[in-house]
Amino acid sequence: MKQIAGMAGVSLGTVSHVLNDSARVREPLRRRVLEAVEALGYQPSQLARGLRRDKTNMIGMVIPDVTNPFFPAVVRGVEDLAFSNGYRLILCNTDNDHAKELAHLNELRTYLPSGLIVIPSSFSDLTVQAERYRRAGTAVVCVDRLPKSWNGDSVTVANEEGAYAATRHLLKVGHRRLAAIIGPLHLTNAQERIAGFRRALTSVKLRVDPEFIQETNFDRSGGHAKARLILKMLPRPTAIFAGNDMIALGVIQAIRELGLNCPGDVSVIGFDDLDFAELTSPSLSSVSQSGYQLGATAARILLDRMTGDESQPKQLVLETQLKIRESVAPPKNNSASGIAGADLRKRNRVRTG
Amino acid sequence: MKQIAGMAGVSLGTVSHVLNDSARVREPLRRRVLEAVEALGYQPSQLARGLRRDKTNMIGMVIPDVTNPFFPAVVRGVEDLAFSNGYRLILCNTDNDHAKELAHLNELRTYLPSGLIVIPSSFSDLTVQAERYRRAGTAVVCVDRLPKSWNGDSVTVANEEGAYAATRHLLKVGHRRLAAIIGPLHLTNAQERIAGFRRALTSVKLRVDPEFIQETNFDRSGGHAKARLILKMLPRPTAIFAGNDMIALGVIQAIRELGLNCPGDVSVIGFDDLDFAELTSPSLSSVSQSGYQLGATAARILLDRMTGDESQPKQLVLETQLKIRESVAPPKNNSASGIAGADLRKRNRVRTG
DNA sequence: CGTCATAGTTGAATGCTTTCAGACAAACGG
DNA sequence: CCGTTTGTCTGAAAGCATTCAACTATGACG
Repeated sequence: MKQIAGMAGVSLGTVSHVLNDSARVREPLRRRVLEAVEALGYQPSQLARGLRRDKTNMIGMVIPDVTNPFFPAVVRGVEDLAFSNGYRLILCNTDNDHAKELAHLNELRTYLPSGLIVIPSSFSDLTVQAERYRRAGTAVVCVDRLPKSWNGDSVTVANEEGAYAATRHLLKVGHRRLAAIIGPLHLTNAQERIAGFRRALTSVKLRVDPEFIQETNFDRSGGHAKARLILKMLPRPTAIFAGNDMIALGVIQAIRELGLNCPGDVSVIGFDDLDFAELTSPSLSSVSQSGYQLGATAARILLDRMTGDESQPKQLVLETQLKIRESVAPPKNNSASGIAGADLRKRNRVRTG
Repeated sequence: MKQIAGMAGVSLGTVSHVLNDSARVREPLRRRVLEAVEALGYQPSQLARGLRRDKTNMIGMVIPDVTNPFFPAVVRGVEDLAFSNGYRLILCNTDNDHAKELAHLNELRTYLPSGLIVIPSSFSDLTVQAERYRRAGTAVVCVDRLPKSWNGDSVTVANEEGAYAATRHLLKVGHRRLAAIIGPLHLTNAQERIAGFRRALTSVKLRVDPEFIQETNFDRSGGHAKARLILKMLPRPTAIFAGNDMIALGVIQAIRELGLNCPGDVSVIGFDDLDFAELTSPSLSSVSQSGYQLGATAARILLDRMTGDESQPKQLVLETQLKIRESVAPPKNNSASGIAGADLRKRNRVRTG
C-alpha cells in the first residue's frame, strides 16, 4: 500500500479512500492510484482491514458434519448468497460434539466475522455464545434446529407437520402397526418430527408401543441397528417412520438383511428427501425439505442484519412436501407379519382405537 | 490483553510470553497471568496475531462444489487433521469456474493462511498462483486433479489404473461394444480415466467408435444427456464406463427411461464408489477411491511442509479398488441390442480385433 | 563488596489498513 | 480584497498482539 502511495504520489489515506470510495478523490489522482494498484497487483490485507474495521468479510458457519449429505446443501445455499455479496465462508464441523462446538464458537469470534450461521449440536451453549457475538456486533442465525430457548433469528422447516403428513399417509394406505426411529431427542427437529408422528397416531386414536419408538443418531448405522431391534419384535410393525433419510437407509438395509421385503413386508418413509432418495431400491418415500433454501434463507436474514435490519427476531419456518415413492405400499392384507410369533412376548399392545 | 496485564500486574510483553511460551516466565507471574486470562475469558485476536506473525492458523481449501458428494469426504479428511493440529478451514467453492477460482485464490492469500489445499478447476491459473503463495511462505497441495505442468505437492489416485481395471472387467465378462462418458477432458483425472479405458481396449485389440466416447460434466445431468445420446446409436453399446458415479447415476436413469434394463441390456460401471453406490438399483459397480484418505493425506503433507519439511515435491498417488456390484453382468448372448436397427446409420464401425 | 553473567521483564516498534481531524487551495460572497 | 465555505488531500492515531533490544533483578564468584 505504501508502494502504491509512492508510485501514485499520494498519501496512504488517499489510496484507502480510492479503494473504499470513502471520500471524493479527484479523477486524475484516482486514476493514478488505480493504475498503481493494477501495476503492482495489490490486494488489501483482509487481516489488517478486519483488525481496523473491527469486522471481516467472513461469515462463520458451524455445522455438525459436511459428510452428511444434507448439510452441504445448506452450506451451498449460504455460500452462494454470501459470495455474491462479497463474503467468504469459514466452515467448522462439530461432529455433534458439544466441546468441539464450543471451541469453534469461541475461536471463531476472534476472527471478527460479520455473521455467524449455526446448525447447533448442543442445546445450551449457543444461547450464551450468541449473546457474546451480538455484543460484538455480529449477527447470528440458527438453522435446521434450535438450542433451548433460542430467541434469535432462525430458519427451520415444518418438521412436525411434515412428520404428521408422512404418518397420515402411512395410516391412509392402511398401516396400523407403526414404528419410528428418530434422531437424538435433544435436537428440536427430532422432537418435532416425533411429535408429528405421535399426533398423527393420536388423530386416529392409535397408541404405539413405546418400544416401537427408538432414539438413535441421525445416521445410517443408527437406523440399521434400531431397525434390526424393532423388526425382531413380534408382531412386527408394517411401516417405519425414519427420522431422516440416512436412518431410512439403515432401515432398508436391515429389512433386506432380515430376509424381509420393502415395501412388501415393511413400508419405510424418511425425512429430508436427499438426492439419492429416488435412486435407492426401492426408491425412498420421504418428507422433502430443501437444504439449499434453508441455507440461502438464513444467509438472506444474516445479510439483512448486517446491513442494519434491527427488526424483531425472525423465526422462519419453511414448508415440507411429501414425496411418495416405492418404499411405501399398503400392508399385506392379513398382515401376517409375524402374528404367529406373537406368543410369548405379548407385544400386542398396539391396538386400533 | 491490556486488561490482563493490568490485572496480573505485568506488562503486555509478559502476557504474550506466557500465552506463547516464547520466553521463560517465573511461576508466580505466570500463574497470575493465566488466572487473569481465565477470569476475563480472554481469547487472543487471531486477526492481530496473524497480522503480526504474517501467518494465521487458517488453511484455505478451494474445491469445485461441496454439493458433489465426493468433495465433502475430502474436506472432512483435511478438516480432521487440520483441526487436531490447531488449524481451521476456510472453504471456497469454485463451481469449476475459472474466474471464481482466481478470485478466491487472490483473496485468500490476503488472509495469510498457513497452507492451501486445492482441487483445481482450471488448468493454468493455479501454477502461477501457487508460486505467489510459496513466495509468501504458504505451502500448497493439489488434490484429486492437477493443473497443467504442476510441479508442487499433490495427492491423487491411480485414475488410469482404476479405469483400466474397470474396463478390463467389462471385457472379461464378455462385453465388446463399450462406450465411455467422461468428465471435462481438461481435468487430469478425466484424461487419465479415459486413457485407462482406451488402454484396456487396445490391450485386446478393440477399437472404439469415437462417438462412443463422450465428454460432459462430472454430474448426473451430464451423464444422463450423453447416455441418451449414446444409447440411441445402433448397435448400442452393451456396457458403459462412466467417468464418475454421478455420471453413472445419470446413465442408469437414461437406461431406465429408454425402456432398457441395467445390467440386462447395458452394464454400467462408475468411478468413486460414493456412499450411495451400493444402494442404487441396481447397485452400482465402481472404482473405489477414498476421498477422506485423499484429504487427510494432503493435509498431512501440508502440515509437514508447515513445520519445515523442505524435501522434494511429493506426488502421492493412492490406490483404487474395483467394486463389482449388480450393475455389471455379461452381455446378452446374441447381443441383439439393436442390431436390427443398424441400418441407415452405419454405426457399425466397432469391430473386434 | 564489587563485578559479571544470567534469567526474567519491560517498552516500544511493528504489521497493514482505516478514519478522523486538520491543512490547504480554490471558489465564493460581500 | 478578505473572510468563508467547499472540496480534496494528508498525517497520524488506532486496532491488537508479537518481538527485539534493552534493562533490572538475582545470584555467583573472586
